[in-house]
Amino acid sequence: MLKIGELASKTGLTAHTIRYYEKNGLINASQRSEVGYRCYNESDVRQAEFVRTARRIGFSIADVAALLSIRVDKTNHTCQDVTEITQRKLKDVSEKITELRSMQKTLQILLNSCSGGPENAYHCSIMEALDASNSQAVRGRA
Amino acid sequence: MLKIGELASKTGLTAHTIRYYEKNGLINASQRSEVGYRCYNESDVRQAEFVRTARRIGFSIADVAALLSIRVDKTNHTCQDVTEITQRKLKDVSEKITELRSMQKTLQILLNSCSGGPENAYHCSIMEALDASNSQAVRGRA
DNA sequence: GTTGACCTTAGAGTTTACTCTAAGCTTATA
DNA sequence: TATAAGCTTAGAGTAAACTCTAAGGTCAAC
Repeated sequence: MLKIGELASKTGLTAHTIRYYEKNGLINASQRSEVGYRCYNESDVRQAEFVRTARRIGFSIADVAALLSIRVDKTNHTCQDVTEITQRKLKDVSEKITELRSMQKTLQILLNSCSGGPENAYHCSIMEALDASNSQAVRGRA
Repeated sequence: MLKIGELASKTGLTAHTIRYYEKNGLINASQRSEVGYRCYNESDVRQAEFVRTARRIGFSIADVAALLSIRVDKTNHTCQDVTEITQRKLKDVSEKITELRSMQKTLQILLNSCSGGPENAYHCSIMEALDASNSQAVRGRA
C-alpha cells in the first residue's frame, strides 16, 4: 500500500495532481490509514498509470473519465466505444496541427522577407506585412 | 470616425473583444463622443487591423503589445527586434506541432490496432495498450 | 524532543483570451 | 412616443488543467 507521495514518484505525477485527479474521479485510494492518509493498492496504482498514460497521449480529463468507465466495465462496452473517443481525439489533434502549420508557414514567410539586421525597423518587411492586412503572407489564413 | 460596433464589423472582432484589447493596451480610441462613446479614426482602425492580423497569425497578446511598441516608434527599434519576436513564436509553433504529431502518431497506432467493431471491449487492444504502460505505441512519448 | 518531511482539507490562484452580465444611458426607427 | 439597438462601466464567468496556500496533524530520525 503506497502513500500519495510514493504513488506520485511512482507515476511521475505530483501529489497535488493526484488529489486533483481524485476530485475529478480519475484516481482513487481504496483505503485510508488510521489517521486518514490515502493508501493505494496495486489496482489503484494500475489505474493511476492508466490515467497518466492516457493523459500523456493527449486525452483530456473528460476523455480519460470516459475511458475509465469503459475500463471498469469492459463487458458492457464495445471496441467501437473506445475507438470513437480515440477517433475524436485524433481529429482534434489533426485539426490543431493543420492550424499550426498554417501559422508556421506564415511566420516563416515573414521571417524570410526580413533581414533581421540591426538597421532600424522603419522599413521592416514584417511590420509592413502586418500593417497591410491584404498582404500575401497573411491572406492564407483569412 | 467609427463607433465601436462599426469597428467591430469592420475588423471582425466583437465590441467586447475590442474593449478587452483596449484594457490590454492593444487598441485605443483617440476620441470620445460627447456622451462618452468611443470614436475611432483611420489611424485607430489601422492599428486595430494590425492587431487582428497579428493575433490571427498566432502572436499572443503580449507579442502584439511588443510589436505595437515597435510600430509606434520604428526608428528606435531594429529589424532584429521584430524578427526575435517572430522567431520565438515560430519556435513555439514548431514545438507544438512536434508534440501534436507525436500524439497523432500514437493515436493512429492505437486505432490501427483495434477493430472498432461492436464486440465487447474485453480484449480491446486500445484499452490493453493504455493499460500496459510499457506498450510500444505509448513508449514513443515517454 | 525537536526538526523536517510528509500528510490532511478547503479553497484560492494561475494562464490565456476572451465572453458575458447587470444596470443604465443614447440614438435611430416606426 | 415607444421600442429596439447600441453604447457605457465594473466586474464576474468560462475553459482546461493544474498549482499553490494556509493551517494543522503525523511520523521517522537524530
